[in-house]
Amino acid sequence: MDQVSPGKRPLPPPKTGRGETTRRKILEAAQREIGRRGFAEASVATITAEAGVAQGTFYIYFRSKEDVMRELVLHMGRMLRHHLTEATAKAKDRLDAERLGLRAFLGFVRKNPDLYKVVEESQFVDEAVYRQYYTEFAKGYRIALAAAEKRGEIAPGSSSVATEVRAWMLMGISVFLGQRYGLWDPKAPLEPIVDAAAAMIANGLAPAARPARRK
Amino acid sequence: MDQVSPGKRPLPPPKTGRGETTRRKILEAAQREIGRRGFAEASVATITAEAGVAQGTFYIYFRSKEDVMRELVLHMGRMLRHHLTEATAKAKDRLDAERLGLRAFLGFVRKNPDLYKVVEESQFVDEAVYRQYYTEFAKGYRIALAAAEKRGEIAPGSSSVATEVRAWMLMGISVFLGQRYGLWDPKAPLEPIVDAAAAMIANGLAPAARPARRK
DNA sequence: TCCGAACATGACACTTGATTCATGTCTCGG
DNA sequence: CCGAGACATGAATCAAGTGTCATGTTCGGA
Repeated sequence: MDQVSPGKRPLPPPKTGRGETTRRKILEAAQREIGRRGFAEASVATITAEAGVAQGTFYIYFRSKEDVMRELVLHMGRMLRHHLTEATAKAKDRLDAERLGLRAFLGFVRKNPDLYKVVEESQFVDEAVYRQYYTEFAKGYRIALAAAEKRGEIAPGSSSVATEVRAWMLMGISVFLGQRYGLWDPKAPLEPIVDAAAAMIANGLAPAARPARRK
Repeated sequence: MDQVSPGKRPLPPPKTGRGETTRRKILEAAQREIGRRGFAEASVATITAEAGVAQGTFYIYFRSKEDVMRELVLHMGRMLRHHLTEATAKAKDRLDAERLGLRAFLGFVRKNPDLYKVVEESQFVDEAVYRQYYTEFAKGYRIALAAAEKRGEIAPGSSSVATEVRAWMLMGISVFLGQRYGLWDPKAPLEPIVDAAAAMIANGLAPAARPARRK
């Protein structure tokens, strides 16, 4: 059940060490070029120049510019998932995980702005891969939230759609804060931002005539 | 203090009724074409064909494809602002306004998917106009939230950055739900979605050992 | 009704960049 | 250390689309 059409399947991987090195150089150059100049501006010529190889070499490893984008989106997915898993590993509960995850996400965006922008732009280059990226994240999120509901760590959702909605809301929050404070204002101290966000995630906007959450 | 550089300032507006009609036809065609096919695919040729005018006519009213994008982003800003103002006019308080605004936003996206997509893609065509779009929205949002804090309708932010963070979070929520349920799943009933979202905005994720909010 | 300005046309000159390919060079298992 | 496959080159090919312009047509005020 391979969902990927043959034209979009990646080219076979290199068979020698040299090949792998070259492929990686191109991928890294593409990440920088596309991330900084945008997909339209980043030509195969500038990418290969940046990578220090000839233009034709590009087509040994990739069918097209879009091909590298797909690859980079998958790469970001793996990286980010790993990063978040590590960051939230020792969270005490789901609310704690939300805070740690958000902080880690903002840190990730600041450290990899190019890659992050590539993923956002992928929406307009190959929507399928972009959707898949977020749909998969949403799925994991939904599962984690549902488990936390069951454990009583967060308020139970009124329905299964409610849990899905929450997952997308939380992703939207991360993405927007990532854009605003990760990309556009990369020097602002993260703590107050994460504090404010975590507080709202935990308690919403309603006024506070309520007991503090128990540990 | 005009921030717009001369190359980006729009061409002078048409002076006759005929001109205005033609300009509008091109703008509408561009909205559809760019929204559906994306900026790269939508050529001036396809836009003018769709509008039913000659290619050269395009350049009477716009300097370039990017020029129309800028215009469309501003247009969306005005439309949406108007739509939201109307929708939230008789909100009882800020939380009510959030719910009404979100519902209105999702409705707007479903009714204008092309325009909405154009705005999102503008990020990669003219980042300045995209930033301005969201920064302006954030400003209005911040002001509304601060006022509501003062009125005691929502929990006071711990700092001025907290209010700003909340504004961006709420925008992120709208944008992501707009994408997921406005664009990708345009038939799903909105009520349960808006309910779930409004509940989380009002009360966050924390478990419910708390008094119900008073009217 | 008439005239200058405004608007419309569409062919085309020009730029740009993606992709191919014929010709080498390297790598590595045997 | 040899040869076949793997990899690398970059000039040439090819496709597309932008923006221009010389030539009409329409508008609207006087």
